[in-house]
Amino acid sequence: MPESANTDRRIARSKRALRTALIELMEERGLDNVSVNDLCARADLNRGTFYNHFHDKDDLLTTLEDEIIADLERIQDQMKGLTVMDLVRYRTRKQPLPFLVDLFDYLREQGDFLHAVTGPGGDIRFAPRLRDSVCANLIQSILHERYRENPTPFVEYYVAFFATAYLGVIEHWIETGMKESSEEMALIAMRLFFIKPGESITL
Amino acid sequence: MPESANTDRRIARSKRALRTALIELMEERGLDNVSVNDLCARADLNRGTFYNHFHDKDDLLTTLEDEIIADLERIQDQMKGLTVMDLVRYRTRKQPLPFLVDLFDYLREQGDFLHAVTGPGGDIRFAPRLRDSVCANLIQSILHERYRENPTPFVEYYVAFFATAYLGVIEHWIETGMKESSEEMALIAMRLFFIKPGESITL
DNA sequence: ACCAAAAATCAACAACATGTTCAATAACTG
DNA sequence: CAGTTATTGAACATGTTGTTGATTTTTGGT
Repeated sequence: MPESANTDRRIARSKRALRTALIELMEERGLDNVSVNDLCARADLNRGTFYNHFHDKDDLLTTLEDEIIADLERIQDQMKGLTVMDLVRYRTRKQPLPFLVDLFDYLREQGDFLHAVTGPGGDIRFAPRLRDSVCANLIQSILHERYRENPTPFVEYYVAFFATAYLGVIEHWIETGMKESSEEMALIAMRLFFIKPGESITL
Repeated sequence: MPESANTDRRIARSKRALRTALIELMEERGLDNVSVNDLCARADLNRGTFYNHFHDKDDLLTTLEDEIIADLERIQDQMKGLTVMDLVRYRTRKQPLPFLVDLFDYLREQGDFLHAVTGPGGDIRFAPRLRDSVCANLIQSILHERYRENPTPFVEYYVAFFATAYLGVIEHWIETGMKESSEEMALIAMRLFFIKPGESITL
């Protein structure tokens, strides 16, 4: 399998049109005010064509989501073996972690879909997947070995706290139009790693 | 207005039935696989009765959400004037902040609705409202006066980071069945206030 | 206990969405 | 170019939506 199983141009064109139609309509009306009819009208496709490729609206949506999650898992692999000490080294030199730059680069690449799917007209199931995919691994590296084995109730909340925190950073970046560069975001993420709420910000 | 404008028992009963029907069906099928028909069947009401009180499914949902947010704003008022020093004082005595206990008490009171609305079959618009209502104020108190005035880009991400972090704690508590008591949760929330990711947990 | 007011019920309605099928047409691959 | 395959357009039964009108039941106040 050299490239995707869909070598036919017509299929790729239809799926691409449905992708952008879904994004546009999610932004305009919200996911559950979008019908298969609407999607096909916007994509300029016959309704039968939709059902040729997807079972229903949710099938289209989750297919797109699955692609993103799969890509992210692939990027995550770069992070295997990263230690807190590495992070400290990069941080003191004010160098962004390459892995984080790649991550934000990819998120920007998918910016239009991510903005729609995490926004108020989006899909509630996606953000937890994004969190678990991106942030859970990250926190696992952070977490001291001691606590990784036998999680006390508090450790669970500790993980939820920081995993969701980084999800919030990503979502805020997406929501506000991704103004910062990937390098800037990497540095922000690294900087937040060394801060606690109960002390004033060190600039 | 001594009590709610709906003094009529029939109205209260209908709305109560629709509330629980909505919660049940959100858990079972997810919000957008629930029709007004389903709601009325489950609530054992005529469909006309639904339209007597609500314009559509979303109207019912947002009405319930608005009530919760309004209640939370009221609880938040207790926090006005709380300083970081107060927090330190309570923390060293291992006493839970009364305001936080009240907050978690109220969240438990609404546990069934919150579990449904923040879960995978819920409403994507609710969590941000919960975050802004509960956590934003909290972070504003934390944030040093210096940064409250002229927010640099980093301060924005700093706020997003911690506000979303506390949202994650609340959501994890709700999702896992609210096993911890309100006092325990208050202590966990306070403890997280003095931790940063880049250091091992102090038990 | 009664009565007037108000809510719930039942039936019917047009407009639209759904998922499927079919024959006909168009576009693509090798 | 020829065979394959996707797209189109039309039709279908089924279900949802929001509204309306007439009828029955429940309620709150006197």
